[in-house]
Amino acid sequence: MKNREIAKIFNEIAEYLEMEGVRFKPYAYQKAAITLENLKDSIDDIYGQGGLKALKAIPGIGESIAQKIEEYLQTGKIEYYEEFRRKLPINLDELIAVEGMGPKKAKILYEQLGITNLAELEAAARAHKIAPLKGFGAKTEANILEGIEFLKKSTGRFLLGEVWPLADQLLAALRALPEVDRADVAGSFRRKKETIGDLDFLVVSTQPDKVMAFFISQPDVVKVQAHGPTKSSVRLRQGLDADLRVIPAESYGAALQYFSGSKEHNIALRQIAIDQGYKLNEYGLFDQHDQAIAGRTEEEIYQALGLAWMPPELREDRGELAAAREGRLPRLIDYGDVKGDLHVHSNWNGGAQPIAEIAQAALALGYEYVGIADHTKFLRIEHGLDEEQLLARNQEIDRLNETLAREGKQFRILKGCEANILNDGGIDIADEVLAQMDYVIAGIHSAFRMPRDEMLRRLQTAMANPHVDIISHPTGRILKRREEYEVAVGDLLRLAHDTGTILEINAYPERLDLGDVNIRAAKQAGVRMVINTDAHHVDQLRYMPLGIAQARRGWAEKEDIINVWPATRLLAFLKKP
DNA sequence: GCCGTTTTCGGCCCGACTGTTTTCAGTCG
Repeated sequence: MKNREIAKIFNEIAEYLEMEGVRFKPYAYQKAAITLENLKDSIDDIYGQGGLKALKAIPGIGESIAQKIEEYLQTGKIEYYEEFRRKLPINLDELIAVEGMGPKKAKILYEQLGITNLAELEAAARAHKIAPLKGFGAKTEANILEGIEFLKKSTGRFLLGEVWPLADQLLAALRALPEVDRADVAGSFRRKKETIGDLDFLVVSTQPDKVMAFFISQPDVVKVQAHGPTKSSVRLRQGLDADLRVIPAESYGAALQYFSGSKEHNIALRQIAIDQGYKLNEYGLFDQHDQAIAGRTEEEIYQALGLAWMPPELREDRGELAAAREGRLPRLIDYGDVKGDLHVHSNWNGGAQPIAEIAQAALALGYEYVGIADHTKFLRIEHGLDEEQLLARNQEIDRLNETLAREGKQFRILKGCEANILNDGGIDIADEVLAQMDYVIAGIHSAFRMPRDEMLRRLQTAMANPHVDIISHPTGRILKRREEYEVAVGDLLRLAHDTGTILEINAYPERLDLGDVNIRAAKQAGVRMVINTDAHHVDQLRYMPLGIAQARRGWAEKEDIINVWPATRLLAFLKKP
């Protein structure tokens, strides 16, 4: 798919234009990039079938951008972009990944200090060359170093949401081979960790050499790093490494268990084996005489050790082994359990689609309800709705629900909003309008850096509001980019519990907020949660499994998650002002 | 650079916050 490659170039063009202070064009390029990323069809196909005309028919793509797409498809590059790169040969991606760094600062630093990449930026900051520059200062310099440190902590890891489609695609290709009897992805991907270091594929095959040859010839493979009879290592175009191992069928379970980790879980499990006089390794479970006790499946290994098999999402050595021994493993929610998504943005507030289309997409996913939670007026960039617009939107939802009922559909669109928690904890929409919603989500979208006490008071006021049912992305973190805001999660959970407020598990790939550890804590504090995608486009409704995965990692059961309940129970559970 | 049953030209991307300023530029959502 060229869509993503072109989208990346358009995003960079937008940054370059931003640097030059050009108005409005950056926005056009960004929009085109988002459109491309969300396109269901390959841009190659669209162009192949309808040429320039078909490209221009895509919303957000006009004459000029269509031509640039054509140029890329025909020549592999875009001259307009190459020109920018010649003029400012800097690793823009890398530099603006540092929080607080944007295109303008990157430009000044290149022109004044010749900084082109992250390493040079760090060197300059450490040598205190940045602080004296006009428009910069000691604080900025320190912030840059802090941002770089944070980036470093997360280097080499990829978002689960980025990796998931790729892993599925490679796995499907392997499983489709007649020479492959069995194939799985192990590692942190199998455990559905929020970030993934690399992909570990395991296969059982009668013809390993054939499978190996197939693997290293995959279109996404850019470099073969190691290639042996039973193990190959490749670098994928997306930047991460993938390993393939061919395993004998009799030790497949042992290998799957071993390579799925986590390391901590495995260490604890091997200790349990030792305590019982066994030895556990990637080839199997063995007794003192090196006789294999188990190894063909994971189940028989765990069973031989007196443990129930457990889903990989639990294997972090966070108490799952004791629970497995005592028969009190949680009955995790499953990937098919969610009955509706309560955080979807419509084209009323800058989302991509009209509510009717969102409803159709939700129906296609097998949902029983979908909640439209448009932004409200404080968030102007997202075209947040004011009171009047919210009420008009509600009327549209009423009409659509009537139509759905007439058609005999057991499906309901719920009237929600994602209102803003102002600095003092107030909500940016009048109470009498909030009262007309089926539910109200409130979120913090400004002033993240408040001192802890102030932030707590702010949240307290918001959660005490009888109209506020759900807090969106409760900790405000952005994976690989921004830490949680200053709030003690324990306080947050206590407040949520005391006020009967539901906390969101935001499934958006960069958020996954609450994260697994906090989900577990919320469950233990008796706080209910809701898994939402925060979709701004119907295709993003597919982010749901990312949130479900984190909920599973947080030991969540059906009782904990309100949107695995039917609509009637869910609505009855909300606050009654 | 894109868009249009209010417009084929003139809107769109605003407001808060931070850090640098003495009136504002850059970044973020």
